[in-house]
Amino acid sequence: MMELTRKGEYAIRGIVYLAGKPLDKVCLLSDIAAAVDVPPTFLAKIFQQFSKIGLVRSFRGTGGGFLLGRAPELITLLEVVEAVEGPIIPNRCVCAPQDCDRSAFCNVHPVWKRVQGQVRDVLTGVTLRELADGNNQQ
Amino acid sequence: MMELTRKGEYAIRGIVYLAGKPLDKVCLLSDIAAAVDVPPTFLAKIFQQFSKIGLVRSFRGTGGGFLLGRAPELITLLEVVEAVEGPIIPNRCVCAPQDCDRSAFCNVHPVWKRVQGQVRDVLTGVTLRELADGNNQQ
DNA sequence: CCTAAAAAGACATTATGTATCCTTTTAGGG
DNA sequence: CCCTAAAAGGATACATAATGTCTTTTTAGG
Repeated sequence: MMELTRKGEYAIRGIVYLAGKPLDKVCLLSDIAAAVDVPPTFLAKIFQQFSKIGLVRSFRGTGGGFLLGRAPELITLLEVVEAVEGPIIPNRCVCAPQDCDRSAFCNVHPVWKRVQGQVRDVLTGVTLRELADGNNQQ
Repeated sequence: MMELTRKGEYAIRGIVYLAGKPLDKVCLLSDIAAAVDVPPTFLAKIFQQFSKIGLVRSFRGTGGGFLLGRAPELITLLEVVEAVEGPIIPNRCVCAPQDCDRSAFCNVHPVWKRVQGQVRDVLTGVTLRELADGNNQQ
């Protein structure tokens, strides 16, 4: 359980690749996809999501492509993951206790809260800078 | 992401209910299902899985039913969750690095390892005793 | 205009989750 | 030795989500 989907995996690969490039280097989606071995059409959807929330910036037309929306040390892995996978929610009751008519007598709830906190803490503690370093083929 | 399935949720409800009963009290599946508001046929499948690994013991025929395989303070939430959801695997590469031809230059791998460890730690730290207490209608 | 490239939307396929039903096995009781 | 109770096991059905692909539209440069 708790498994990252392909989409999440691909998203990380793609944006980490970008983070390994100079901040002002505009990259073609097709190049990124080839470099990180992800279906280009799928990666396109992922980068559209990134673009909407500003994780990357996009330019259309000739000479267009993508670059990172912020410096890689300012983007956490949590942001990347949640951008495509949605929030970290070990159990429904964590985000919508009101929907769970059992929460009044449910001792499990606080456990899932703790799990959520731990996972978020780990992912918040990692930036794209760290992930790109030592991984940088330029 | 990382969401528990219904199956996992139902599994916890069911076995926590058992944990709230006297250790030698044989409970009918139909009673458990009704008490924790889970489809009986579905809960049956779940308890079959529990039974196979000894988390619960089952008795067939008249007077049959289920009881806990061990004292509730000796069963962790991790065991229960993994019994029905499989192992905690934030990413494939965590369990099968050899399958991931990227692991040689993948800095994300150790992060998922850390996530896995944190989640397992939290779930290992909770026993059915604690979950059943204050939850015990006898 | 013409071409390059991303954005947007529709669609297809497969896998997983969420069950239900039916038959078989096991056990107790008369 | 049946008869009934109850779990075990297997097959099936349905819904939802994951994993892509394809086509059209928008935007921008030359």
